[in-house]
Amino acid sequence: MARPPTVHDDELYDRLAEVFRTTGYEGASLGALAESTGLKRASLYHRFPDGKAQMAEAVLARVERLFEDLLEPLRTDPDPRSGIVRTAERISEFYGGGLLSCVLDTLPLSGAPEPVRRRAARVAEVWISAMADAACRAGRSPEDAREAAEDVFASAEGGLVHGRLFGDGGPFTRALARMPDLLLGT
Amino acid sequence: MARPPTVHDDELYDRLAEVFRTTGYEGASLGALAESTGLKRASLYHRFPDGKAQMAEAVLARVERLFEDLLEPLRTDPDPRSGIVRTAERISEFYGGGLLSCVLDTLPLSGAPEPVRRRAARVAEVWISAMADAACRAGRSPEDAREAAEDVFASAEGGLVHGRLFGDGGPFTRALARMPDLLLGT
DNA sequence: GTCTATAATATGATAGAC
DNA sequence: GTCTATCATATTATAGAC
Repeated sequence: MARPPTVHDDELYDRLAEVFRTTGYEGASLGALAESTGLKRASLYHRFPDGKAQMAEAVLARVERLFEDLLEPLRTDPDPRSGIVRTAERISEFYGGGLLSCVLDTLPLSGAPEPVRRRAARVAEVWISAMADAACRAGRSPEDAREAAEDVFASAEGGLVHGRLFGDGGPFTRALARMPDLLLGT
Repeated sequence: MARPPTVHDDELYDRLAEVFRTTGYEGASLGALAESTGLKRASLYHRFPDGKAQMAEAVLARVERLFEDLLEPLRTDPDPRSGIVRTAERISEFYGGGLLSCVLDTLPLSGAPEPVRRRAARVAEVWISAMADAACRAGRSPEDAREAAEDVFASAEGGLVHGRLFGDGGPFTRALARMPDLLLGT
């Protein structure tokens, strides 16, 4: 039977994510992925028989699990604003204050197989729907909550684009600072 | 002496841009660039002796010229709000209502040569500073104007990330709809 | 589970015919 | 200015030793 995920595996996924994050799907060569992980190319194929596509999907599955941790306050805090603020802090840390690229931006470029693109969309949907649910619970209409959540997602992702271009996480940080008011509609 | 830019050249740049836009720098192979333009790889090297990096820079130079047209109302309309609204309309059309990727997002991924990355940042700076200037002329402080302009840039670029993931330009469209109020501080 | 070796193909780039 | 032909290297992927 399959071995459960270990810390060792998660470290491997994080090394792979680093390459996919910064170079996109097609830009992430097997050589770069091997160098980043310290494994030889043939060893990567042992872990991921379907090659790069399977690696990308494993990375997205890992990111989805990480996001569940980031979103935990948003999902469970009895005080909506407090939950939003705490999740925003975790997201800011996760993205290095706005200076790291996001796989949800760079992985679904043309060249990525359709399953990879769908999986990336699913991870983004987890993030967005968690924000929309929180806004709903705080009293907003489902339509307003969904729009606000999408807008928060977009301003955060765009903040990361700005961070990559200019090495300045200001817009990303301000997007997260606006997250409570945007979701709560205040 | 050098031949001035022609419509023919601009069409070539647009075909190249299409590939860089959707696949990033490393993902844009010479084969894909040749197929998109209808030229053979050797013919591309005749036009761009320095290869892919020179093509990417030519594409960014073309985008910068296109942006000057998009930004013209913002720069010249005596009524600030009217100028912002008209530029927002042009930007929306330029990005296919939020369903097209942006070279400023996809081109500066890791793997792109430093001159390409710098040129992309310069084009983004043209856009942002034009918005900041307009906000300034409308009476906002330079600091507020700059922050607002960066935030508009980020929410628009993030809207395009959302569009690529979900095929939904809603966040992009809303970002441009907020552009007047965000820049004018109303 | 990781490695070396290998093979087929793709890629970036150049030379030279037309 | 575009093409065919070519080349060195990189890339994806597999086979098999340890």
